[in-house]
Amino acid sequence: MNWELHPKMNEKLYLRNPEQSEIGKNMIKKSINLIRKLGFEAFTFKKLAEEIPTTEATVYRYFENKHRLLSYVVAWYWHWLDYQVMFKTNNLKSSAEKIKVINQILTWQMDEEHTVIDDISLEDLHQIIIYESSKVYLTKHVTEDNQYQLFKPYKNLCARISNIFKDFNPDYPYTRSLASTIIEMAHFQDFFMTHLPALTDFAETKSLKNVNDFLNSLVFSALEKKVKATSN
Amino acid sequence: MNWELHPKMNEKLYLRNPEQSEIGKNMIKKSINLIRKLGFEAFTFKKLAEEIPTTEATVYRYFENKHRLLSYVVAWYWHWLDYQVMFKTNNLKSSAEKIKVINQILTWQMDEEHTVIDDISLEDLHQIIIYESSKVYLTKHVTEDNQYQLFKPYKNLCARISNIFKDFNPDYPYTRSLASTIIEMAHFQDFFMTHLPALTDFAETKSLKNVNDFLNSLVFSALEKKVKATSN
DNA sequence: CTAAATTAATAGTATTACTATTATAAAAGA
DNA sequence: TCTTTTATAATAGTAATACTATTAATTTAG
Repeated sequence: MNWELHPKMNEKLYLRNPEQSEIGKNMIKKSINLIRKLGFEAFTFKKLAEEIPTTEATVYRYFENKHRLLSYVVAWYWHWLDYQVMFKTNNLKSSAEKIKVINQILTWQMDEEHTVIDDISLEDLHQIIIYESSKVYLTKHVTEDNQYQLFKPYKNLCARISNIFKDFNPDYPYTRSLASTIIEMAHFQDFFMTHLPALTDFAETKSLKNVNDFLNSLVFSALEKKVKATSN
Repeated sequence: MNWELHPKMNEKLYLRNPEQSEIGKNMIKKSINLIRKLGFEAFTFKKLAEEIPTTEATVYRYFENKHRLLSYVVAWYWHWLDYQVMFKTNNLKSSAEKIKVINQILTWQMDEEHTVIDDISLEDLHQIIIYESSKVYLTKHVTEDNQYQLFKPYKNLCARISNIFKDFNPDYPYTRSLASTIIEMAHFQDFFMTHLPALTDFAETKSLKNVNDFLNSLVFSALEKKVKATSN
């Protein structure tokens, strides 16, 4: 069973829907390659236009500015990740199992079935999320962007994980904050492990398996605290 | 007892030491006001020069670019915070008490003695940390910056907190990652609570007291997991 | 087959980030 | 004291970036 290839993206994210033209689809694909390669700060519409190839003005007809393009790409990822979580936890019986699968997905420990979907490199996209995703909301215009519902896919993912936590322990009062914590930490600990190992305990191995273990330990100890008998 | 007003800042952070001239000190002060007001993206050396007032070129004689200036300001904050943690946990007997004080400091729950130090608005600085601090390392030049030791104050703080965790439970294997997690989450949960409340459990009250409670719960449940009898 | 609408390219402008050079003021040495 | 060196800031730029108004070309519709 495959993913429905074209998630319905929020219309505020673009000026023209990039899914509806060849040049638009290529724009998304090349954006992901280029943001990954240059980093978001050095990424420009001019460089993107050269890659496609087209003109700068054409890119501006699709996206208001490069921040909106990043928001689009990041929203696409959260959409995909939410679907992954939904699909892969769907048939599991215990919430403990579901939580373990979530942490596996977040730390990229799944078998490499995907890698490329809809002509988009998921490896590159994952790296973009690690490096750039928080820049999408850490702005002076968060509130406005939030009113346009640009962060809906992230909220949906957070709510889905939160509900599974609630299943595991209905008395735990911080399920949403714990969900956003593990999502953010899956990416931050990955980044720290690679670039600032002193901020982690994974300096030697530099393996995402360790981040997975850390997240499991964090979540289960938090959720099991006041509950006497639960699975692990 | 006051803080030694001039922390020794890493020399790679500046071209000229802003502490050693009036115009330099004013530059730091006005930078903090302006970055807080405009956000880092809209902040420019030209606007800063107008505020000081001086010329753009003069600002460039002190800092290579605006990212370095942000790095300076953020490093100053970590320095200050590390000192706060050191000073306020120094005389405490139990590590449990120390941890509680750390979470209070991180969530800005201390009595408002400080607010302004060395002519710098700590409130503004705290807000800059919340909005901008991760942008300091989320770049393509992290590794280079790290080689220059630009992140030392953050690492020091993380190491200090980590050691207190280790005191509390010598068997816990993730003290550093737990330390970086609570530092980051103190700021992220604050930001989420204010701007994206769906990602937290603090939508109604919007009080930092809740973030403090969440962090305490997270840390103590993690650290107490395998240890049978410890204080709370 | 023409008119309308869509789409992309051309050719700009304002702003930003940054620098080479010059001017001025302070300090040091004779 | 006076000159020379040094430190510091201002002037006046440039290259690149972000963005837009207008024109040209193509497609679609009646």
